[in-house]
Amino acid sequence: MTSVDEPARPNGRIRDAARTQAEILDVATQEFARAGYDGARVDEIAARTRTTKRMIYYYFGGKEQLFTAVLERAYGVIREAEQELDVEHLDPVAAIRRLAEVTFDHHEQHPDFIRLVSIENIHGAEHIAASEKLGKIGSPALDVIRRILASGQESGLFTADVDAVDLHAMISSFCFFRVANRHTFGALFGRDLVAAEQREHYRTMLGDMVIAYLTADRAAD
Amino acid sequence: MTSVDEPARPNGRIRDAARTQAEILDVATQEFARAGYDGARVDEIAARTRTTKRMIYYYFGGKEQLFTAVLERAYGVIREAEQELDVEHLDPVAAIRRLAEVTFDHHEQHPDFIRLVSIENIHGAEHIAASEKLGKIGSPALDVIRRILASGQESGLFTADVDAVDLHAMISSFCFFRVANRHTFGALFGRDLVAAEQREHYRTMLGDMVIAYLTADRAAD
Amino acid sequence: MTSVDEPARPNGRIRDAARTQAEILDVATQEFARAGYDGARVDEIAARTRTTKRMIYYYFGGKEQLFTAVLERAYGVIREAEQELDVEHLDPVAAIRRLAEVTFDHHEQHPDFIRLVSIENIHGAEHIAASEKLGKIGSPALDVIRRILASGQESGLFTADVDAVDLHAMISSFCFFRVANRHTFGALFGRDLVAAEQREHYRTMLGDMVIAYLTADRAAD
Amino acid sequence: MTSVDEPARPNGRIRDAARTQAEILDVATQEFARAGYDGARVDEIAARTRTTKRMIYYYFGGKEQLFTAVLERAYGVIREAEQELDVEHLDPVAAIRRLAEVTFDHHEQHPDFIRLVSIENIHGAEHIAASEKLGKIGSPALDVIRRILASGQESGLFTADVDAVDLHAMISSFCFFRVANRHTFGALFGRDLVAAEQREHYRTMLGDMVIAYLTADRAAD
DNA sequence: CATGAATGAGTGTTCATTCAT
DNA sequence: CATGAATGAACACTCATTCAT
Repeated sequence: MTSVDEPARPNGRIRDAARTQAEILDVATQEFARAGYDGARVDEIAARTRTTKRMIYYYFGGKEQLFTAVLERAYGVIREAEQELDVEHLDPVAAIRRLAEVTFDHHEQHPDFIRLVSIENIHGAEHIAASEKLGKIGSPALDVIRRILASGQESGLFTADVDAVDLHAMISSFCFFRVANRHTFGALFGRDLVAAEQREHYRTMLGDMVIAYLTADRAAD
Repeated sequence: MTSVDEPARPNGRIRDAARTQAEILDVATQEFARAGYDGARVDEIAARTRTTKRMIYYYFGGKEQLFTAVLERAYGVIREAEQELDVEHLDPVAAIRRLAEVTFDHHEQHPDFIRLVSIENIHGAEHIAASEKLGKIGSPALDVIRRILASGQESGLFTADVDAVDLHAMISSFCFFRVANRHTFGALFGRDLVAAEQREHYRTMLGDMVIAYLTADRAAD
Repeated sequence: MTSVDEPARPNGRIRDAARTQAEILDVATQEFARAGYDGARVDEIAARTRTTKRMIYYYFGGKEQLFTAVLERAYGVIREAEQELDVEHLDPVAAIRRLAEVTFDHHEQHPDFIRLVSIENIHGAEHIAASEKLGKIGSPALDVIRRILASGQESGLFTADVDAVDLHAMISSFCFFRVANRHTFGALFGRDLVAAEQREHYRTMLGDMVIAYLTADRAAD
Repeated sequence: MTSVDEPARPNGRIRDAARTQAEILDVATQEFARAGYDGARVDEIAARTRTTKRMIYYYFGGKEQLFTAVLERAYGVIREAEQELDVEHLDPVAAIRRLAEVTFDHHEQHPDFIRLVSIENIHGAEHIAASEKLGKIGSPALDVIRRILASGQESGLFTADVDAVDLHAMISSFCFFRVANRHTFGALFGRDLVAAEQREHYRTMLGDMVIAYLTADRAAD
């Protein structure tokens, strides 16, 4: 069982167990993202793994719990990435644009995660609700936004009356839609929202939009 | 069987056929929106109809074609609503805000449609691609946007360099995300994006965002 | 309904009915021969006809009766062909060889008929048994064989103690097997029994076999 | 569950699996022979078995593969019987007559096999073609025939210019037809080719025919 | 800790046939 | 004489899951 390129050791099996679980999660992520919750096949996931279907039940309990575990890990990866955000040395405008761009890039780089979130929404977020790890977990990005917003509003640069959650929703909307709805949008309007040659265009557009919204001249209001 | 507001006639069954098909589409729309494509059950759709499962196959051919028919009708409803847009008597700023609000309202009022579109994206928009009715169908709203944009850009009011499709994507993103992702967003951040008491807040926020983007002072650029 | 290249007449519709029935029988013959009784599809037969499925039921009553009608017509065609046998001016040996060759050719030329007979045997000949037209119908060829045999036996040329029915079975066996079992025989032994370049070989072989059997020197018996 | 004539053991279930598969094949053989490929019902096969329909799919994959497995086993039985042929101590004439009789008896004793072969021919031998076990499998009988023929031709006893495959076809034709077409032949001519009291008559007739063909005086040719 | 064999309940689909006119 | 619309019953097949060791 222990692979040749690593020394045997007392807890080798435990490591194998963790590795097997990780492998199952990898494959399950792809399969759920590919076909949706009901479209995914436990048989197919097992077949693409070095273990057997029985192990999926042994480690995770069932299809539902497996999907929850997939979601938990996917959200964990996002959190880790967000924790590495380092924008607070910038002025508020630059910081918010940078944050938007990082969010934009992250969505583009993780289409499977986007699909999983869409799928979870189709099912009313019941797996998140049932998960101890995911309930009202918030997001590291939110704290960053909060601090940038406070700074910008204090200085009078930001005129908009938004809180961090709303701004996060605004930024996420654009990033999420571009990836999640690219197929229907492309089929209906003939425009590929994730075409590489348009990436900079949309990245800039997002930043412009957020900055314009935050800094708009509201004297007339 | 013949309803009271129409005269009885020899081929009354034809009317029944249309009505039965409409009933199947109604139920199928709900079932697909509720459970996704693979989660939906043809048996369940039939059970909630006055006809039998056999008739679904007789009228539509199969589950896949039924889903396509559901999508076609749902998009048709959107088109009809968009064709009634009457904003061109307004000045460009008011017109674009009005358009955004109508889009906003429409998304809120048709959560099933939003879910169907999410589901179709999970499946790579393959049903739209296969549909003769839906391929590159465009959208009446697009023409409206095009005209407003032209007018606003001509008068110098709109400074942004966007075309109609991109602006449509920007508006749709926010409206779509708010409804489609409300479950995960609510579960994660504890905020209900579609709570009635927040509707005006988000409706205004969308309008502000779009207007700010279009009219931002770009002298510094 | 009446085709343009024939004059309208009082009983034109009756003729059309007969023509429609003949067309249905043509298509049904192909379809039953192609796929077997249970494999044949009433829908498919109707689709390849200028009329509708309903007409099949109108004219024939059902799938079972349609198959019976197909069999009846197919056997009728064979009978007609056999009635044109003209071998009695030949000497017994030449006559029997000629008869064998005609039977051989007929089987080769009517593979669909062979298939129908195989299919009917799979079903225990129940349709023939139920048919008024086909029960113990015999065969014109049988009378011919009977006369040739009598003549050959009388003259001492034919030494074998067979009756016409047995000889008919012997000849038919070879002709029928060659066509009916060509697929399994070919797949198993790599030899195509109906290959054109082997036709003469097998035709001669059949004649030789029958003649040898009938004229064998039985002194030692 | 464990039968009395074998010791109980840990993996007794494996033996059960083999037994269950054999039972399914037994019942499937009967059902396919009774009703043809399309006429056979997987439900019916399952109902007459101690297991469930699900197991048929578990063990065989589907109806088509089950039919192929039935064919493979049936041909296997034939091969085994043919391998026990022991005729080479006889002189060529006696040997060939013995071989014909064994073939005759075998066909009579296995009417289900005959039906399966007829059914497979209706379907163009596609299952044999798809089977790794059955493609160009040949037949042990063929080797026996080959050796008898060589011996008989060398000694001048056999005058006919046939090879083993053709002679096999000739013998099989008669044996196969007698069983396969007994229903239509009986219904049409009123003679039961497989009636017990006629068996010797036909058995002798077959031998006489083959011997006469092989040893006919061809001086006049 | 690990697993190959087995399975109940249901899944989408198709069939020959008949109804109403 | 003719027919488009409708249908009950059954069809082959698949699913997530658990048993026995």
